[in-house]
Amino acid sequence: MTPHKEDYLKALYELGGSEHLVSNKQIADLLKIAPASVSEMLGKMSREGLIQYEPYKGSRLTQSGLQLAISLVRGHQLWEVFLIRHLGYSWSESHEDAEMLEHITPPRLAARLDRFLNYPAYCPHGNVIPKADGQVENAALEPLKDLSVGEKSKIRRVDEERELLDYLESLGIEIGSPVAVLAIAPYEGPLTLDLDGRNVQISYKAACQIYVDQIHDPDTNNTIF
Amino acid sequence: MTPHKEDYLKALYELGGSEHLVSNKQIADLLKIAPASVSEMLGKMSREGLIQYEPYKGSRLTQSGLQLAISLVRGHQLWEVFLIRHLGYSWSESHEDAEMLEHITPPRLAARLDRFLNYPAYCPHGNVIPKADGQVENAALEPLKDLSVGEKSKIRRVDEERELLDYLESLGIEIGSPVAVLAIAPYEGPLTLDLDGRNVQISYKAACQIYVDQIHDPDTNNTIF
DNA sequence: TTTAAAAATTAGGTATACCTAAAATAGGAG
DNA sequence: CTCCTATTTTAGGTATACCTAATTTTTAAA
Repeated sequence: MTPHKEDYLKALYELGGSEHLVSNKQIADLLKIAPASVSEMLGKMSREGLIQYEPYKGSRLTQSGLQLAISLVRGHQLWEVFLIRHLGYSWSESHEDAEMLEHITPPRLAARLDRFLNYPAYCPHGNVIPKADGQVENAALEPLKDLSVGEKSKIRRVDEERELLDYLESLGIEIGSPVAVLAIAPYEGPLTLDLDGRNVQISYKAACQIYVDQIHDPDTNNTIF
Repeated sequence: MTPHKEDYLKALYELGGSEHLVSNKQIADLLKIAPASVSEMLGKMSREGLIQYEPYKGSRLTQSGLQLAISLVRGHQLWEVFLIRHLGYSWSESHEDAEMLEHITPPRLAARLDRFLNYPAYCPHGNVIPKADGQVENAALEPLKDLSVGEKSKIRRVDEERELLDYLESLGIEIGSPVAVLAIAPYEGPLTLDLDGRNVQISYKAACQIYVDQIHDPDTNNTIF
């Protein structure tokens, strides 16, 4: 395992490679690497049994590749909790440094860090932290942009991207905050929110990368739509 | 900076490259790399201004190389303190994992870790932890093997080598323990110690890698010898 | 169903960092 | 001061992981 291959595994995992085929282009875009290099690396990883690779179609994680990807994510999230809780990091800073630390976090270290942090269930950005055995249970969430005006919910997760994180932190948006949409401007215009009593405007783009509890129909208890 | 170059910098530092020329062979032996590869890498590092390289003679750290080496050592020691104090690592385990963590510890992270740990002066093995500005003040120590029978001292530092650390930990040897030599068997035989009241035998080899306070002549206050 | 655009692969090239084997240099013993 | 051994360097080769440019395959539109 090299840090490079680990990056490919994580990319594949984040692009849904545990469930369906992922195109080379998606990986190339995410990792900012030339498509030719991706083909080459995927061929190698396929020979190593980390992925299932169908040339010209795409690739998906094998069982062993998935295990590795999950343990990387686990390391990443645990470090984020540590950096924010104990070292005073910001959202974006913690993501940056965890991106490096995850590559040198063998299971022993992850296990001890997990215990030290008292087995956190979520990372500071709201992602579920996989357990040591690779178990992940994801809550059903929907993007804030899909909330209708007037609906109340709670902020549960935000995408881990440096610029977004800095933007959200500057707006004082936090995981767990109660939120309601007061207005949605047309043509991908900004959303006006009631954020725990405060009046806040956020861009449409940000509203696509913030996730909230799904609203349930109180009568049927089924998801609306 | 690559982890590889960082290893060379650290090796050079540990071999005294901040004070005098270090031979390629010493570096090759320490890093377990072929001498030819060392020549090649040192050439490159010299061109980058990290070291002063005199072909066939040896090399020493430049000011900038020394700074980098010291910040690596600083990261290493800080992580050791964290791993032992908060994650329940053993002496040898902490050294192992710190060896990897040091390579991804930019000054920002080191500074925050330092604060979290309350600015420790020593690593768990007794090494002085360099300050953020690169300042290091080393106490005058002597190897335990040079203590005469009957002399009393305190254990201050041990070399960071996996096998040694496991051996010493199994013997219950700790930094700060009062120690006196009860007997020294001839021909590099074992030493019998009074270790804080307990009777302990250690190998001569180990006694070369354990360092204690220098004993001073009470009249002149000068170092004996 | 042909065709054009998009995506993927292959071919050929770069840089890093290692290796072994052969040649060059240095330093101490006689 | 020469010679022998240590050490060091050079030469040539490997593997990783990236690149660009050219070719092939796929997909979707006319």
